[in-house]
Amino acid sequence: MAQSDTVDRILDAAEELFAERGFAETSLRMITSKAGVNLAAVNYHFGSKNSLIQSVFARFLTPFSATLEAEFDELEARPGDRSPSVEEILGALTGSAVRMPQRNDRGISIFMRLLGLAYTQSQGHLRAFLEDEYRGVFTRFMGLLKQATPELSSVDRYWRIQFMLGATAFTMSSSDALRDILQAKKGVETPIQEIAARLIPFLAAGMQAKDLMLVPRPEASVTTG
Amino acid sequence: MAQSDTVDRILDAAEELFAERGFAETSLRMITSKAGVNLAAVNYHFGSKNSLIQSVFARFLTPFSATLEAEFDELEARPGDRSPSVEEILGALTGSAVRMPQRNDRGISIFMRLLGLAYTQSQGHLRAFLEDEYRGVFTRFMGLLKQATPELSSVDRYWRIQFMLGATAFTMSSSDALRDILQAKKGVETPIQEIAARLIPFLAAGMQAKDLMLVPRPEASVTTG
DNA sequence: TTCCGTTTTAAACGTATGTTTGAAACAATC
DNA sequence: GATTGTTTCAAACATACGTTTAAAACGGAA
Repeated sequence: MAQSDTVDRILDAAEELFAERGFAETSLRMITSKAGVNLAAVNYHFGSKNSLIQSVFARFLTPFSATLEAEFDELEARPGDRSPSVEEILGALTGSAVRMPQRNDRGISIFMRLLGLAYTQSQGHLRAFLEDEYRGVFTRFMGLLKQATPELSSVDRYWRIQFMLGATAFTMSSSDALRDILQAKKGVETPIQEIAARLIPFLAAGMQAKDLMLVPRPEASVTTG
Repeated sequence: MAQSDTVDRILDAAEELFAERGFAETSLRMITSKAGVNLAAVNYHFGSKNSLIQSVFARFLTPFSATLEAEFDELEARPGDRSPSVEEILGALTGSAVRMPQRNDRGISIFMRLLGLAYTQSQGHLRAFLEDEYRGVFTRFMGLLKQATPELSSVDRYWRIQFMLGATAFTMSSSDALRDILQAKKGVETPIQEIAARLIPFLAAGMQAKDLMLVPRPEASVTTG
């Protein structure tokens, strides 16, 4: 129990503090004091702060990406040769997150916020680590999306994937801040599943939007079907 | 020329460095050395680093919000009493950004990135400052969106606005990072107008998406609790 | 018990940060 | 040309950070 206890306490504390405050704004002293361990324990067990950050991600992402691969397997091995829709692909993501064995209920929310921060805070080492470690499943995700949106040019698809990632990462990484600004502070904790259920239709519709740039505008709303 | 020169040089350097590296990761020494002024000049002219950050935003946002108000006036005073569409409201935003008198071409891109960072980096003082200073035009924007999407519940609208802001802010704040990850490093500098032109249809479609939550799901997914 | 590798601890290290200081340089007014 | 208020400057300040150190505490094996 000796080592793993300290290591896990550090990971738990770091995970929570990083999600709340970001990476650069969270000091090792905050982490170790929240974890109730000695300051030097981080460098002893992890080597450096950067390596701790990566470990926090690896602890969640490794089982997650395994679950996601399985979910993709299911999608592709489906009866009938129809390829998965955008909604189904995105659903596999949230499904994996929900089906993951978690330490507690807040686990997913915390980690979603971390994922958002990973791409908005400039952490070169993290980006490199994530790319190296999880390139496979990411490439697969991109490939499925390409199949699901054959009508898009690759440039269009590139940008719309950016938009999707943005909406997702940003929403997950700044729920408190935006809640304040939008003055919708009803005090309710929206579960991550509900956010996902609201997010997926938004993303899928955006992903498949007709490009209106060259079309003269109709009066009130969109689409001629 | 004495004061305003130093002040502007500091603002220019700070704006650029903040956009590149974020707020916490940019030191006053980087700013002053890039600006070619003495370190103490920042505290002399602005009082503190936080106040410098706010000044960087104010220098752009004040004329921008004035332009935006005028654009909203135009939209509302249009012949016919039809209220503005989502696309038109979003178009007013990008239109204002483009029509703004700028110091140089990169001005908008830089500032978009800053706006993205403003809500992803946890800068409490900045958030408070922006809320105080630009509450009026933001409230107006929210009201127009409400008119344009009467079919949405206020909760739905709240979340979808989050998604929109997220896609926008995130895209603007992390173009380099995501470009790397998506391996689309074609070396082309996409002008901000083109990104906006791609973004608006995406956002508008998402904002007006039909909610699929009550539609029975196809086979592959989750278990009934 | 003794030994030995592992882990924890308190203290210090070197560095970087935002900020302050007091004198020098400057520009305009009398 | 002296005076005054503003701006610049080099230097220092206090603080916080990530990391290292060397000794102490621990725990199972001999």
